[in-house]
Amino acid sequence: MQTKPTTIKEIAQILGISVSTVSRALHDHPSIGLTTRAKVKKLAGELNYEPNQTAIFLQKGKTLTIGVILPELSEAFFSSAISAIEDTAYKKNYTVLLAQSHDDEQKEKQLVEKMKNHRVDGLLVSVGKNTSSYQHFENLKKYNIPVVYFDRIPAIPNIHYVACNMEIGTIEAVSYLLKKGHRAIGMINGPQTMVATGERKEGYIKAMTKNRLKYDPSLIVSCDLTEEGTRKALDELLASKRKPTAIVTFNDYVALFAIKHASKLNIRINKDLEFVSYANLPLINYMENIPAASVEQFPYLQGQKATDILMDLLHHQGTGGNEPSAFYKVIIESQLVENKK
Amino acid sequence: MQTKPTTIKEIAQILGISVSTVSRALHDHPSIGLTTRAKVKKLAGELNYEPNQTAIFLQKGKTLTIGVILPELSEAFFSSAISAIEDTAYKKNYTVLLAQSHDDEQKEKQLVEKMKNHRVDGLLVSVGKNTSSYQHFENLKKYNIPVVYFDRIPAIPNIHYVACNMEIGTIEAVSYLLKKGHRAIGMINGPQTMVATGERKEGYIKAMTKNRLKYDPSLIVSCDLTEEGTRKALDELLASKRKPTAIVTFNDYVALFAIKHASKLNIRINKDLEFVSYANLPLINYMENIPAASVEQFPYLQGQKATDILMDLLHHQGTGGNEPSAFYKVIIESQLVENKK
DNA sequence: AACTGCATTGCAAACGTTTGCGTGGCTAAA
DNA sequence: TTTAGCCACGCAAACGTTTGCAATGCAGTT
Repeated sequence: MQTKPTTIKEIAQILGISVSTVSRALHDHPSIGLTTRAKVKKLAGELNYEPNQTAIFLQKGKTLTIGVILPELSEAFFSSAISAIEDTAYKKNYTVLLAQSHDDEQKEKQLVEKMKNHRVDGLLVSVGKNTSSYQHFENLKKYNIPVVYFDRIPAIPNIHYVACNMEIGTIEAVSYLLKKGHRAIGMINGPQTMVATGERKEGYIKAMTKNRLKYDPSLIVSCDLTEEGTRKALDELLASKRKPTAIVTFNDYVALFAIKHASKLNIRINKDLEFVSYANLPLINYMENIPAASVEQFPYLQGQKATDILMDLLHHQGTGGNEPSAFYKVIIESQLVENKK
Repeated sequence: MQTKPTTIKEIAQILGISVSTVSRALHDHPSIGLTTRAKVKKLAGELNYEPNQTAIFLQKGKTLTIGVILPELSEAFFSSAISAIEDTAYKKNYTVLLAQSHDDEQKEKQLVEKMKNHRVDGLLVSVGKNTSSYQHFENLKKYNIPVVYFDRIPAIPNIHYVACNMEIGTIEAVSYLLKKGHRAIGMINGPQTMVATGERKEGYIKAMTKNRLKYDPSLIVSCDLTEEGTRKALDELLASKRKPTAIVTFNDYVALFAIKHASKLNIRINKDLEFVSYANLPLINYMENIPAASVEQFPYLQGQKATDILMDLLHHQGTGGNEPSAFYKVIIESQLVENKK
């Protein structure tokens, strides 16, 4: 029962020819006669021969495998991205080695080592929240293992990345609300430490100045993204002198927390108080009370682009360019989409 | 810049000793003197030596890698499962090779081949909806590659699997509603073709007979799981002679579609009409109108158990047992959880 | 008849490791 | 002084494949 996989060697022995001939025959090497080529292929088919990739990997120094390290597989954003990555890699005949860091820098480092040992050809990374040093990734450069960062990218020069800029989307979001007649627009933003928080704030301010309205700092409150924190933030906004008639929330979780809370306060969603959020949950289609519009961050697209870049890097390396111009920096512009209900 | 990774051979050369000695030294083989052992380790550290796994794989015939094939990575259920799989595998020092079939039998077959070529030590599979033959999986037995199926399991004998039985959960769900005083309990079930549909129906009937109530077939309607289909199903139920005061829905999507529709009909959710569903979305905490209770299917636990089983198989193989008793058949009982609001 | 050239094929090294077995030197027992 | 025994290490094969180069045979050319 325990059949060992057929090897090239066995085929050679049966046919009374050398392994090199078999190898070449299977690869349609021109220097092999058609008759032997046919014989070899026939027998290979009968014996159900499948090349042993591990041997090929060793021989070629390439594994046709890319590593993916991201914080949390079960997050909707990342599961969508990994889905894209797998799809894209598959098309190019690459396989995906997967690992999650759980936002733990230590584990992230270990994973990088593991990926290196597995001799992945390249790496796709979305860095953890708490990661402060990127040396473990940068070390890979020495081994000629290209790294492409996506979504959560480190703030260091000379890297390849694809990310989504929240500023444009935010401008669109605020403009959308302004066009609808809102003048007091609140924002429940994230923690000050996150770049994403800054981008949102910038977008907000730009949208206001662009429309010649003055920016009221008290209308932007930050929160810790928890339900409790969101409630407090909303209360704070509602208690402000200029009570907002619309609110931009940091993400869908915050939006839903806020909507839930507002409902309890007998505020009519999107009538008394209009919501716009940043899409990170696929649930919009299933609910009654949802933000009127969402800023889309295109996780699938990000995963796809990042993989494309990595593929490109893998097929054109050797040029060994290290000049800054040789680095891919793809920014996907976030985009406001109105939610149909 | 393009540093080649250090090899055992280089270490041997520098130290003027043989590769075998280096190899053994690094593995703390007792037959190596402490002084050489120390020297080797020191130099290995300095040169940042990392073993080349592909070489080890080839040598050992084991890859410390498990393949995972599932239908759709971006589905919440599966992304939760894969998260568990990765976590569990990581603890045992295994790596995860990931692929999605998109419910395409043809692609599924190709993926199995690919996994085989990559010489994964074992495989974790949740089969596609349309998969009719399981030969491509069963073939792996010949190569001594164990396969553990989870969640969506094929109806064939002599396989290892872990799945979640919906019957118990359904009985609990119906009993829960009965206890709350409901007598006319509707069910929006899935397509007749799915096993899951059958399990739900069975549970429903058992719960009724257990409580000495008679089962009214007109209260169970099947739907195609789309929004449109759900609306029709709900309308049908509401138009029935015995208008139900509670409804069990096939899954969260269906539940939310139904709730949305019911809301439009000015039916008060969980008052005029109480809902119970099967959990497959993580959104319950973020919404206002949600089912009163959900039947939990434990995707994380399923992934974990399946991986544990595979690990066990990998470490105790060679016993080569083929007797039915040697097959793991783990049924996780679904369980009703009340949703806090 | 000798030579050139091409079409086929084989040899052997290489990729980086692990591991069974052999071998040298040394210590301690006889 | 011999010998048994152990310690520490080296040799070489093996894992399955690819590939540069050499070798063979044969037809065609001069």
